[in-house]
Amino acid sequence: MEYKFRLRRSFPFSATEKDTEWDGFTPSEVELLDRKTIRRKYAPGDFIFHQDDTPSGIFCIEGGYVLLSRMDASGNETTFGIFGPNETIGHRSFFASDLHVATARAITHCFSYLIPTDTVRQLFELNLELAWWFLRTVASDRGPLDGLLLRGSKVSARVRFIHMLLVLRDRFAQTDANGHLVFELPLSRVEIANMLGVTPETITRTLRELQDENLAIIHGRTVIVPRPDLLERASEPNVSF
Amino acid sequence: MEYKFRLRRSFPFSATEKDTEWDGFTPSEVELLDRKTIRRKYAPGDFIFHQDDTPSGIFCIEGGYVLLSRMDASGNETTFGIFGPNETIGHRSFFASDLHVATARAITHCFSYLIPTDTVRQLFELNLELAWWFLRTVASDRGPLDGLLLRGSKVSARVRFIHMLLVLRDRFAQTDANGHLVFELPLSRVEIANMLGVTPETITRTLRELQDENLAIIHGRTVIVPRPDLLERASEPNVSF
DNA sequence: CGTACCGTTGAGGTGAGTCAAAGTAAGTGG
DNA sequence: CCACTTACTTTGACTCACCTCAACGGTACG
Repeated sequence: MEYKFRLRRSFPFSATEKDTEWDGFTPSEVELLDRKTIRRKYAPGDFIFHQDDTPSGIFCIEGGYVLLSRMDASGNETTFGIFGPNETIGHRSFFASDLHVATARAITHCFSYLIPTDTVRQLFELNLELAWWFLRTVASDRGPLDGLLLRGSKVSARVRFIHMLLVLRDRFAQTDANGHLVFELPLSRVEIANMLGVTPETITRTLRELQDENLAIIHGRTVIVPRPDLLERASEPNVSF
Repeated sequence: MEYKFRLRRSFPFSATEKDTEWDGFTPSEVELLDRKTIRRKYAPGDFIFHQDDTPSGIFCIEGGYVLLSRMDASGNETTFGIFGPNETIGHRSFFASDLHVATARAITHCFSYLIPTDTVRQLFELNLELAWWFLRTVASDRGPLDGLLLRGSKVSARVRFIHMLLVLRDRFAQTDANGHLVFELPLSRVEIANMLGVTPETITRTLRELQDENLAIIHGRTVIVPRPDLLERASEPNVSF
C-alpha cells in the first residue's frame, strides 16, 4: 500500500519515521490521515492563512518556504520566522484555541498539507501520544523568544542581521570550494527588514557596511561570507573589530 | 484526607479543579504529588533558577511574584514576563529538554512548589492527558510573541509602557471610587525598562511625559490613571493626541 | 552617619527612521 | 528583440527618539 505520507525526517505525521518518538501510528490512523488531508499548491505571495482567521486545522509544509508574520494597526509588519519542508505551521494557535496570530505567506512555490480540525481531533482521540509530541514541538520553538532577545535597542541592526544569517545557515547556505559560506536567501530586503525589526534602507546600508569591511560579498539575494568564523565573533554584540 | 493541593483556579496539578479539562487525577496520583513536591520560600531578589541551568523539574508559584528574564553577554537584561500565584514556570525548557533559557527571580516574598523531574515523568506515565493540558498551556503563552511585536523600533517607549499597563491591569490595578485605575506595580524602574527593552532613564522621562499630559499621576511605584479609556487609545501606536 | 540602592535630571551624541529621488532588475506585450 | 510597466533596491540629506555618561536627591538600613 502506498501512502501519501512517506518517510520524512521530523515530519510529525510520518508513519515510518524512526528518528523520533513519533512512529507509533497504526495503519488505520495513517489511512485516516491519507484520506482526510488536503494538499494545496501555492505560488509566491499566496496566503496560506491570515491573522485573525479561525484555524481550520494544522498545516504541514511539503515543499517550499513560508513566512509567518503579523501586521499591526499602523501597518508595521513583524516576521517571526521562515518555515520550510516538513515543518508544521498554525499549530500554536490551533492548540491555544485561538485565532491565528500570524499570517502565513508563501515566498516560493509551495506545497502544503492541511490536516483539518476534525481529523486532528480524531487523531488525538486515537493516539494521545500525539499531544506529547506536539508538546515537545511547541516547547522547543524558541523563535519568538530569540527574536525578543535580539530586539533590545542596544542590539544593532548589524548584529541582528549576522544573527539571522547564523540561524538561516543550515537551510540556505552552502560551503563552496574555497571554504566560503554562500547564502541564497529567499527574502527581499523588505522581508529581511521585517524579520529584524528595522527598515529596508537600514538593511541596504548594513549590507554595504559589511561589504566595505570585507566581511561579506553581496550580489542581490546572494551573500558570500569569506570567513565564516568571523561571523560568530561578529554576532557578539559587544565585540568590536 | 487533607491534600496540599487544593482547589485552585488554573493550577495545573489541582485534583479538584472543575473549570478545566484537567480534573482527572486519581487519589493515588494526588498522593504522589503531595509526597514528592518540594515547597520553598523565597525572599525578594532570590533566584528560583538560573539561565543555562539544567531544569530540575517544574515550578508552580503558590504566592508572590516572579520575573523571568535573560541576560546576554554584554550585560543587557531582557525580561519576558511576570508570573504570579497558580502559574507554572520552567515548563517550556523542561519539555524542550533544554537548559533554562531564562532566570527566575522573586520580586516579592514568594512560595513555590517544585515538582521534581522524576515525579513529572511518573505523572506523565500515569496520566498522559497531562501532556494535552500542558500543550494548551504552552501554546497559549503569548508572552514572548507579544513582546516581540512591541519591539519594532517604530513602537515608542511610551506605547510600550502603556501596553505593559494594559497587560498588568488584571493583576496589579484596582478601580477606586472615582473610576480611576490605580496600579501598584511591584517593579523598579530598571525592571520596567528591562521588560520594555529601554533604559531606566527613558522610563522616568516617559512617566513624566504622561504626567505632564495628565494621562497619569505617578507616586513612586503607584500609577494612577484618571481616564482608563484614554489608555486604550494611547496604546494604538499611530494615534496622536 | 555613612553606605547602598533607587530614582531623577541634564547635556550631548548617535543609530536608525523618514522622505524623496534615482537606479536596477524582471516580467509583459507588441 | 525592444519599449513599457512594475516592483525592488540603493543613495543621500535630514531628523529624532533614545542611549550614554555623569551628577545629584531621596530613602532605607545597619
